[in-house]
Amino acid sequence: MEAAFKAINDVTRREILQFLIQGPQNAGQIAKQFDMTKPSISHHLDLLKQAQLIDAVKKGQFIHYSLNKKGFESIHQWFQGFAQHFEFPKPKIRL
Amino acid sequence: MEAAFKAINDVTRREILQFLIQGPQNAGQIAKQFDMTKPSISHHLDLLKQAQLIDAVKKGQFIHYSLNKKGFESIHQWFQGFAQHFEFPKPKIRL
DNA sequence: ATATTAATTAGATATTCGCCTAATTATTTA
DNA sequence: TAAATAATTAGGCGAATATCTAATTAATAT
Repeated sequence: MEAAFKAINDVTRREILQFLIQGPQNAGQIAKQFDMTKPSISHHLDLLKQAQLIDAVKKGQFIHYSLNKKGFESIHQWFQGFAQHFEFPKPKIRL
Repeated sequence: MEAAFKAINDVTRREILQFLIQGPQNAGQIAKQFDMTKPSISHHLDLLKQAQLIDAVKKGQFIHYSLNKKGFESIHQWFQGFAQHFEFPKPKIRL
């Protein structure tokens, strides 16, 4: 849980997560989205992986990254502890 | 939103939020819960306030702190963007 | 086999963070 | 008004963080 909070406390990492909503992407494709060197992105991916917010699977010389439910669950769980004390706007139903 | 993510990326601050679930407390009462100097707690309270995760109202020489829905909402909103891509366990109904 | 491409690891550096002690502000009480 | 109490602000310091360049590893293609 510690790791998840740490991971989302950075704009770039949050943007990487946003980007991955579109679906799995390899490290190069991710790096291209940002005005930042590949090593830096690589480091961010590592932290996101440690937090289990993303998964990494190697396919040849590429590594495909995708969102991992697990990390989000740990944040969600923490949040639930407070949600009971507030009323949050329910997401609109999509017809 | 930036401020909220930053604020919850610290154990002490998360514990302060937990403590405030019990209801409003003044700075001294909060500080007593932690093995840390008052100035340090004061600083944590400041960050939580900046993130609108807590409110502060002065009552005489005391300052009463309480949870503020606003900051939690900003986190919730961010989270919702991902919740639609995963299925999260619904909290058990309390009878 | 060699060169190319994808990605990470290593090492350096500037900035931010969390904590402390000391000093300050503001309020209440004697 | 002076002393005591509640809390913050100021300043300093070591640890953690984000970024970069250079070097390394691993896989593909010529």
